[in-house]
Amino acid sequence: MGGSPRPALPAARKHSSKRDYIVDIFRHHEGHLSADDLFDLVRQGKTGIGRATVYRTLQWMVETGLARKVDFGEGRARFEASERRPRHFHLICDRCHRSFEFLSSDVESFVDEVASARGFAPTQTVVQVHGTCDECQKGVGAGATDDNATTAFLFARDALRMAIATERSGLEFYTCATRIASDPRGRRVFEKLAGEERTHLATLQARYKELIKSNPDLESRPAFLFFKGAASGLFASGAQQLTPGVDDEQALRIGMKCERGSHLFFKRYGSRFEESEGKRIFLEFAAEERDHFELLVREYRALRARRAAHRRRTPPRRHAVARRAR
Amino acid sequence: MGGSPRPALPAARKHSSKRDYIVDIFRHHEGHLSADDLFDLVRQGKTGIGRATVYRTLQWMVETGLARKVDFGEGRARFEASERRPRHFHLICDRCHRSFEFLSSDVESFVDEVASARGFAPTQTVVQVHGTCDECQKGVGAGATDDNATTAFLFARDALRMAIATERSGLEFYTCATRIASDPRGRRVFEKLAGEERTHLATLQARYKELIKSNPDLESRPAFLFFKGAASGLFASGAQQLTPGVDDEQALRIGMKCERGSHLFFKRYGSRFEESEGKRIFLEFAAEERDHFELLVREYRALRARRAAHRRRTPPRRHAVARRAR
DNA sequence: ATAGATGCAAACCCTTTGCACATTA
DNA sequence: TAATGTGCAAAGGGTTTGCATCTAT
Repeated sequence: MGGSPRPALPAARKHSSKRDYIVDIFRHHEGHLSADDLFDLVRQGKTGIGRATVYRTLQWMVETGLARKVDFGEGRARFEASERRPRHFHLICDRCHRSFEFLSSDVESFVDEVASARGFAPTQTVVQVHGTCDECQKGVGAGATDDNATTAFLFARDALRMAIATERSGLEFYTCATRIASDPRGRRVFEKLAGEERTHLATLQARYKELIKSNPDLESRPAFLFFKGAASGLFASGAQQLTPGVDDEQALRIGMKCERGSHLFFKRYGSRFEESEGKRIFLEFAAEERDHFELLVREYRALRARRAAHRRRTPPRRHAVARRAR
Repeated sequence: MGGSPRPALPAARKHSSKRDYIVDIFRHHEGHLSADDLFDLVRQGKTGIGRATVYRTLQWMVETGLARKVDFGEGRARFEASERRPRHFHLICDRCHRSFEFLSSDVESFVDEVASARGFAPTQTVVQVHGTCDECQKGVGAGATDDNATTAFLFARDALRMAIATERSGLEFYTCATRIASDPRGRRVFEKLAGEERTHLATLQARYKELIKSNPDLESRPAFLFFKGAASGLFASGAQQLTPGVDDEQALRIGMKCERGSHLFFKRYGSRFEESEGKRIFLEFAAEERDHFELLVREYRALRARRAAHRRRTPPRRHAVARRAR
């Protein structure tokens, strides 16, 4: 969040030092500023910038995507910087007027469903939960300002947590699969993957630790990302399916399904976020899961080939069992 | 939606014919009115009512729950009557400025989850999907006004559809259970329940037919209620669990789980709605499911008792199998 | 009689605009 | 210089408020 290497401001027809100045102030201020808040901030420094210019600049920032306009129903607009911060939803305390951000894949997928049922092309989704925040309920007057300053970090933290949980789940799955595998070659594959999961897990945990070290109070913060149908559940249910009767081929298939689901999940949501650490974590993890998936596919094919070869050496039988209809 | 028997207006400190008049106009107008829209309507009739009074009355209606204030980001508030209309969410076309209503249990349960994770006490949830509506995408300029006039009917329609789907699912479950039941007495229970489901199904379908008859274009309207995790899925998965190996006791248990889940679902969401036909459908259905549940419980207990009695007549064994730890 | 409701117009607040002037390409 | 950006103040729109005047209890 430091000096920010200015990612080439979207083209205005002409340059303007005043606009640059306003944008700079805005970009370095996390939280939800109203036009007047920003005007005040701008006035504190360089003088001679009019209110109208602030309004016009805000408008321009929204058009070019540098800012997002939010309306908390206060009768005036607020603006939030959009760089490096994923789109998100808000919990809004109507008593102390602070807001808390969160993000959810479930809501997004739900919105997709509703919109497509109506042939509606959504551009933006607003989710606001109004109510009373924890502190106001307890009567702790203090409150201070929005603590959304760390949203980018919270996002990274939760992305890592999800990746770690998924990795753990995967590790468990492969450990379990190793135990069940009957064929020594199959066992080796699962052992290898278990090993990989262990390595990745260690990497992710190190990364998590580092993040926490650089930002110690991060750990105690509440959740930002909510993914009810998160990918780690996939492996958990996959592991459940690994009952003693399952053979190597089936185990491979289950593993493939899990890795593929996990890959799709992380990729799909990762690609929706704004450029950020959290996004990177999602996409990197998605790539890893894809690699695992591909490895499993190769092994699966190899196993099938071996079996087919074996079958050729034994009395020929029906090649495939036709699935019962209905 | 007729003459409306006026459900005792929440007490204002003093009566006022003007306020009554404004409220009356508002209540009989479906859709989202701005203060000025309402002022115009009021002015059309009785003259001599000032804009301020309209504002004050709207404020009072919101306070007393007669109206809900909504903000579509137009820079002015809109108001919708809340009687007989469930809280709902909005799809908002930013091109033609119409809005479409929908409702979802998933969002509500999701919001509960997020809020409780933060110790936040929610009072109201705003979900707005902005974008372009079907017609505007196709370039059909017409559009007319909001067609939310029929929301109450759509709500009833979808409630009936859900109830019917659940009933069908239940019927399938009990038919399946009848086939599987080994004990003749158990079979009779399932047959009885299948019969009940058939009867209820017929009732519901008749009700649905009647609704459609009174409002023919209702059938072609898009969905209003979205319940991804709807209760009919319960019975479907219940039926899946009825594999040949399952005995009567297990089947009863599965049935109980389904009926109980279904009951809770319909009751939980039904109780959240405003007074309306749809709400009544939900709650009535919830009651039916509860009855089924209780019948199953009785049968289950009877079966257990019979088995215990039988066991007493045979060499005594361990009464319960201790569950493996972990 | 008295608290509460109303109309009117003025005040408020946030935001946009017109216009003369300053900057930038 | 020609096209844009800017400051100021004024206008705009939605909403609230002060105050004298009604009205219900």
